[in-house]
Amino acid sequence: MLKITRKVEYALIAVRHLQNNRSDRLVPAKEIAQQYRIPQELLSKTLQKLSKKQIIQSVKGPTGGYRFTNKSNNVSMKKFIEILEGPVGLMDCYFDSDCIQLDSCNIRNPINQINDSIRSLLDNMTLADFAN
Amino acid sequence: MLKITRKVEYALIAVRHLQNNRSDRLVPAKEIAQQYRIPQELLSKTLQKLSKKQIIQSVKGPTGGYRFTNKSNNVSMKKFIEILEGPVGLMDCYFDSDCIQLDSCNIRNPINQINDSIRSLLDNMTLADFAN
DNA sequence: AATAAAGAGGACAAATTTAGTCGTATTTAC
DNA sequence: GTAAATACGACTAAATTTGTCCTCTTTATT
Repeated sequence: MLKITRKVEYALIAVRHLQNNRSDRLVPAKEIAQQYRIPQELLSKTLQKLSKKQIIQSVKGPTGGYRFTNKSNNVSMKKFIEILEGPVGLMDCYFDSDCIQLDSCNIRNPINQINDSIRSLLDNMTLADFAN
Repeated sequence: MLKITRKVEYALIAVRHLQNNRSDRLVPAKEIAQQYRIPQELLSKTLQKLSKKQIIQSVKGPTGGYRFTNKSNNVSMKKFIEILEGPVGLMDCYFDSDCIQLDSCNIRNPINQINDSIRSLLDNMTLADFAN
């Protein structure tokens, strides 16, 4: 409960690795997968998503790989997570509204308060904070 | 991701229902299940857990049921959730320490910071807050 | 005493979600 | 041309969550 998924975990490991890799060297997914014992295909796919959203840069071909771009330092944890997993919310009804409870639901408001707190917490933390 | 489980959701609905039920009337699980369209056995089992930990009071026999006790008003959301689902943590390594990464893990510290924030957020919110 | 309605709880089954694999295409340095 | 890398969709496996079933105990009522 309230767990982060592996996809996010792997992505964070990879991003932090890229951040620490001064010199803008291109790092292939394979290298990261081996170093941290992460299934390579899975890691690749999450990195592809990040690259598609321009959180990291990718270069194809041999000698290719990934690179963290400094302008992503102010990307929030919320955005990062949502790229990989979709909206962060304790209950689906925070976004969807097709719930059989409808108005008889007595916990929507209080839950949404907690939700907002967690979301703003994640929104106020950036990838730069994460690097420390 | 970061979702609350149904067990917790159902338990919160039930607790809030009991809180609003002034007069200390005993409310059977069946009644709550029907009113909010929750599978009865499932609701029963979560209420049993809460009763075992004395968050709510239970009385057996016909005319029996559950009752919210005012002294539980200052039970924190964290405790409540942990009774039903175990420890709140974004990653298992917050509690367990059998991770193949061991010291090569580069995200444990930053993740644990977020963890602590979320935990203290949930710890500072009580069932009384929830009633509003 | 018998019955019925409630909680208590274990074992199991179904459904959903998450994690991981495989295959193929594309790009590009050498 | 080959090999090493990204890109991406389809599929399978594993794990977790959700829900059901069955039996037992307690106790108010008749």
